Amino acid sequence: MDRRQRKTREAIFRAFTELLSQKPENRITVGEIIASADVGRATFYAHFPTKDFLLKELCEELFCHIFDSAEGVPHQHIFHCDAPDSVFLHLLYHLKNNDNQILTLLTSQNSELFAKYFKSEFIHLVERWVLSRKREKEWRVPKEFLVHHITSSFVAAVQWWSEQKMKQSPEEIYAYFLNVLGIEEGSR
Amino acid sequence: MDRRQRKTREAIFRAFTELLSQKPENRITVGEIIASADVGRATFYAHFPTKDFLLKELCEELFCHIFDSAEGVPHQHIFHCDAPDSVFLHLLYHLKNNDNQILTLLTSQNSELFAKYFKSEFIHLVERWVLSRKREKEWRVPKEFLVHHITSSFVAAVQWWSEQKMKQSPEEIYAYFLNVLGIEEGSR
DNA sequence: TTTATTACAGAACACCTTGTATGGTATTAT
DNA sequence: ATAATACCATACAAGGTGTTCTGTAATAAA
Repeated sequence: MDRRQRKTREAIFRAFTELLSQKPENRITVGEIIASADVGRATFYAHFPTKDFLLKELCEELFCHIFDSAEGVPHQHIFHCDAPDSVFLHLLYHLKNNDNQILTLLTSQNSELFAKYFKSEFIHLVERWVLSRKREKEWRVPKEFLVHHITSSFVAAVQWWSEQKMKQSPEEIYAYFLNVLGIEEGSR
Repeated sequence: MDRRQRKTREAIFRAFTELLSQKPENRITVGEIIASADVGRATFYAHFPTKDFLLKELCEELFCHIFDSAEGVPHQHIFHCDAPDSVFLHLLYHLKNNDNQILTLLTSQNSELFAKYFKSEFIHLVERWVLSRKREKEWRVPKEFLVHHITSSFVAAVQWWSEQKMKQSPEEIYAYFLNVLGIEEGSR
């Protein structure tokens, strides 16, 4: 991809992220974005057909990265990634680092917006985790219900955590999470 | 309140609710609302200063009713309300009835929007429920975390339920809910 | 290095949406 | 009957959206 393209794309993402951390999405105008990103109006629309699409692309970029890393998919920063083994704890570490701006956005006035995207990506990971962990016979509720529940619970835990300004360590949150889920420690 | 006022207010709510069940909130214009409600433009703005405010009022009207009923606060339809005693099961009954349009909205493309409002009202109820049910010493996680978790879990359960077209009975969902929360039956 | 391609800025634009203001009419309360 | 007020229709300015144009600079390919 052309270096110019990459730069403007990045500039737009950065500007939009910054604005999203300040005000609700529906009160952000394309005019503000391009002013903050310092690109021309036509340029913006050459990259993104609409503001909704920009949001979608941003989320995909953000979540794709963090979930790939959680699943051990090789990626750029694997060299200095020493987060622990459990998928959930691993994610909490990444979030605490705030590599990307996920936590900021998950706690902004647009939290629900991102919670939706976060869940829709995260649920696949949880599904695999559940399948690898228990026999179907042991479940006392439908698998889909359980997966949905765990997914929501994790996102809720993360939101609560960042509302607390992340006073707690990832391990503490992980322990809380396992506790309310009624799961014993030690499994990945 | 003037009958004319009540009628237009109702018409606007109805039109807005209908539109919300069809498309995302940010793509609904005031023009569409007043066309559907069949009221003049100036009239709309005499009632609601902005679309955001209309949404807020709608949510308050909707949730106030159902939560009051869940807490046993006397209200209009108490005469024919034979929903059971447990707060949660009681709510599920009301939702299944779909007295108001809460379930429709909680499953629409605007689900997160309503989930936010729903949670923010529901959390107070959960807080009281938790306090009345367990001693603080028994908690192995902070009270706020627990309350937040239960609130999110209930909303998640309701969303899952309506995504399943409410095939299950309120009792079944209630049982699932208690199960994943690790709670024994029998308490209100 | 030269050439062709492509992304860009800036400006102008038609269109839509918002929120306000006007004057006249019908409903309501007194 | 009368005063108050909620209503409609219309018009309007201000601002946002998405497109189109021209000229220029960065990039890739020869």
